[in-house]
Amino acid sequence: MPPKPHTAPAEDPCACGLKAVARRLGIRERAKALRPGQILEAARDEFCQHGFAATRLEDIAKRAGISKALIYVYYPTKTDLFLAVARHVTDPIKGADFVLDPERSAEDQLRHEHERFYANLLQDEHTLGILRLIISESHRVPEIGQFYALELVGGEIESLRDLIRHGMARGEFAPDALERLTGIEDIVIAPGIMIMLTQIIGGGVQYDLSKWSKAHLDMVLGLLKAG
Amino acid sequence: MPPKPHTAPAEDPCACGLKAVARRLGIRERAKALRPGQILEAARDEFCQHGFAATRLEDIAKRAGISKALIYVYYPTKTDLFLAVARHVTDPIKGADFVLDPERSAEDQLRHEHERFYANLLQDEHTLGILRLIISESHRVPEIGQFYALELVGGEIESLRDLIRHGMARGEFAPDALERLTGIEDIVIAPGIMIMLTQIIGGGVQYDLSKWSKAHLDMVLGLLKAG
DNA sequence: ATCGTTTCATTGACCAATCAGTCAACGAAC
DNA sequence: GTTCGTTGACTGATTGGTCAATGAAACGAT
Repeated sequence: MPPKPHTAPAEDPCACGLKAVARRLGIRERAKALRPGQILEAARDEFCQHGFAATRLEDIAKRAGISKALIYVYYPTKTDLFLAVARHVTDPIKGADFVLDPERSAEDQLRHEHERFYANLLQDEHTLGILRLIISESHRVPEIGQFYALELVGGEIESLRDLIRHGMARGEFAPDALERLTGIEDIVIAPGIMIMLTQIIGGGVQYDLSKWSKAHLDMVLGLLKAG
Repeated sequence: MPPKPHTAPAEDPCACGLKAVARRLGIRERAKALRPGQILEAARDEFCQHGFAATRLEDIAKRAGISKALIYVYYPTKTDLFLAVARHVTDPIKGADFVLDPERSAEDQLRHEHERFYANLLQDEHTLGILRLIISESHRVPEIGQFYALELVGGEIESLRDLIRHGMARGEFAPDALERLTGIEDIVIAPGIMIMLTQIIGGGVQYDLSKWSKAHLDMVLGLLKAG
């Protein structure tokens, strides 16, 4: 009797990293447990490089070292796969939260976060590709745009506001820093966004990142300290 | 004898606006003279909305009110059409140069240009779509990225630098404004770039543009005037 | 351990739809 | 009658999505 096709599981979009769970399983289950992560990583790279429409499922499969048909066992359509990638990709960024240390000075923590941002920009090759993905496909998949506005930028703004309040309380920043300029929190992260955009677009002009980073930090501190 | 197909002209990417030339021509020539502009506009809208890969030539033709086959008389391939659109789209932006008036105060001209930028953001529905096009397709068509970096941003920077020098000479801005912060010219336009990006991505969060504009201007003037 | 049986993750081969690009023929303008 | 701008209908290639067949691993019995 020919085996009937199984109904695709398709849920459990991110079972990666749970290697401990697969430890005591047989070879087949172990391989299966790793598939979603494999597929998601390959799909992320392809989507980042080519965008949604120009990415071929066949290429994703090849990159993941499996067949195209196997993808459909885990993700019913290309769009579903794309959504799963969007979540997979943005989850770790969301996780990198900043937590305010009430003991340390505000300027110190600001400098530290600032450096972390620019260092990450240099070393993590995925960040820029992901941002391009967000920009290119956000109007096709509104969920992506929402994530960008609320989680990514919104979270950063929230942390920054806390930091500014902390600095004001400690007398490091001007006592009216927050009220003086409405929207200062957004304005202050703009150079970070812009340099990422510039890197994405390229255009042959190379910016000196360390110079840019310094100018950015000087601007922020200047605004916050100015009486 | 069946008429042999003409070799596609395909050059002359922008014959639009030359209605005077077509004035004394016959009906057929007049219609023909308008075709490239028609096609370019329709293609621009479709490409902006869907990106390169997801745009159908058939849809461009429908929007332009002609048949798909006619497009191929003017542009030999989809890629060629896309390149023509890229040039067509960026030409008028390049043209909107700022010229420094040595008589008027620097702050006055800065405020004026600042307002013009944000007003244009509100009224011109094309600007954002074009920026998305630039971001999405720049790594497919390097020419687009080069245009962004050199012409768009580069031109703006150049004007800004002149303006700052003017203000320094008149004693409006701090005498060391330009040297104090290396890269200040780039940093200063970042909020403008960021708000455009935010509008593109959407995400349901509505920014108050006038509030943003004010915060941006305050930041710039604060930096320039600060001793 | 070893053999036969069952399970099921995996895939090659296959549709059906889409779409860039082609071309012979049409018909309005000249 | 001739020109030529225009197009409907076509093709070939690509690709999202399907499915019956496979074969190795898991398993039970000996």
